[in-house]
Amino acid sequence: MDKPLESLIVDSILDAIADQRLPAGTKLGEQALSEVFGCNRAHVRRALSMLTGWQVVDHLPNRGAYVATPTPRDARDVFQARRAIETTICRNAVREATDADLDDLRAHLASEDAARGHDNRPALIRLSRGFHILLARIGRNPVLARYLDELTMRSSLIIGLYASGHATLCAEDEHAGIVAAIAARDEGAALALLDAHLRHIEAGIRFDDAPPAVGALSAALRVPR
Amino acid sequence: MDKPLESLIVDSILDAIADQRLPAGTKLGEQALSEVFGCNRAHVRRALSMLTGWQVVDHLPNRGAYVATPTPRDARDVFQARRAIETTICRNAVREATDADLDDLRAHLASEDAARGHDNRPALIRLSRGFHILLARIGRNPVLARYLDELTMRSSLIIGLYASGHATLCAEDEHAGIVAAIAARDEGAALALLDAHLRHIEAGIRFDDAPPAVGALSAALRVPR
DNA sequence: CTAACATTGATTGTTAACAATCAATAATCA
DNA sequence: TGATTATTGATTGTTAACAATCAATGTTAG
Repeated sequence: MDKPLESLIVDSILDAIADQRLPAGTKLGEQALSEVFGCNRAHVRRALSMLTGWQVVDHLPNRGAYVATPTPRDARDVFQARRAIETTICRNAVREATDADLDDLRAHLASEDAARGHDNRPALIRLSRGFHILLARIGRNPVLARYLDELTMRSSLIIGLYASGHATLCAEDEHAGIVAAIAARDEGAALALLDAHLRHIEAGIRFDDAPPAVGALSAALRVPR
Repeated sequence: MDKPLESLIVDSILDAIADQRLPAGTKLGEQALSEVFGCNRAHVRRALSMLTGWQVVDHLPNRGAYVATPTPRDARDVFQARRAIETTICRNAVREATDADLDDLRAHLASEDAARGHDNRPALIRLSRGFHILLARIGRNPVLARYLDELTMRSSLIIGLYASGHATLCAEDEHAGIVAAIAARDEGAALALLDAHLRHIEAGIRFDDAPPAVGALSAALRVPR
């Protein structure tokens, strides 16, 4: 058992960032968090210092912790890193995917379709990220999977900042093409489709509209007690 | 000014790991560290939780923090991740390197030669890692550079564990070839040489000899007060 | 009316004392 | 003798109180 107190706080905040419920720039006050999670301030403090390691929380001395606000520069670097890492992940997935993995992928596509059908945007955001996470799990390299976790989280912040209004956010069904290529063990096609997909996402961000919309904290964090 | 107290502890431990002064499995006791750094135990505690984010310190509840001991599986994944990331870094370096950068690279090669000439193994370990870090800086993608930082540190632990005795550790002058290719703006050659270099390092590790040699703490950490 | 300044409230940083847990030693019993 | 069980010392975990810092409000002079 790994004392799930700090981990709970960390995971809750990471989830909230990934789901775009916690926008960039939100202040993460120690007292506020300790009330939300019903715990000591020291725990919050430890959780926040762990979160700085995920590059999604900035810590300003004597001023507190804030959800990171990636710059356009950061956005470019993050997406380049994603292409570098997801290329290898995808190559692994083409090689390693079992029949059960392919079933998981197809089930995931079905969930995405359902969410799209119901115009369920929050679910679509979560599933859209989940597809890449699933791919990383199938690739069976936890080191790369961990980095992708982090990069998709930063992507959520970037998209929330610079592409909030765009409907083109949720990548049509480019995911389906990638799954088909993996099922066919066609590495070249899979890599090409994935690269195009990532570039498509990146092309959807607009740096002219940068609304530093800071959201409320307690509304975004649901304490899963 | 960013309160360099926790950062100092973190950096000192990271440096010690990178230089192979802190071997895998070493216990990082809170009291011991607070005495070494002459600070409060709470600071040590925060530093340790930051270090877990670097994947080089494992935290066992109620048992303390230990320098991570990568498994052979981890080793394979880490080196695959390095190839994925350094490939892109190298491509960037070929494109972005200025004349000043090339001078830095050549100066670095000279330092390596000097260290090799004096049989200065600690310096050679440090410089060997420094070459890849320098390449990452020239590539001008801080996101990738940060990941490479982490991966080279884990590589140090792996090499210390599984290739401690081998002299083949310090990559001859494969570095020189990479620098030449970058100077010639020959992307293909640079990528091929780098990939071969990384595979060569990985090939040098032997999983049969796994001595969990746990070292002393205070000897490895020098407090830079 | 504007700008500089002082006060105040809230938030973060620091420290020390106490409680809980674990590992190793010592003791007991078969 | 060998294994099991207490005991003990050390280490980690938790909490609360106090100090330092900052941002915002309100005040005063120019």
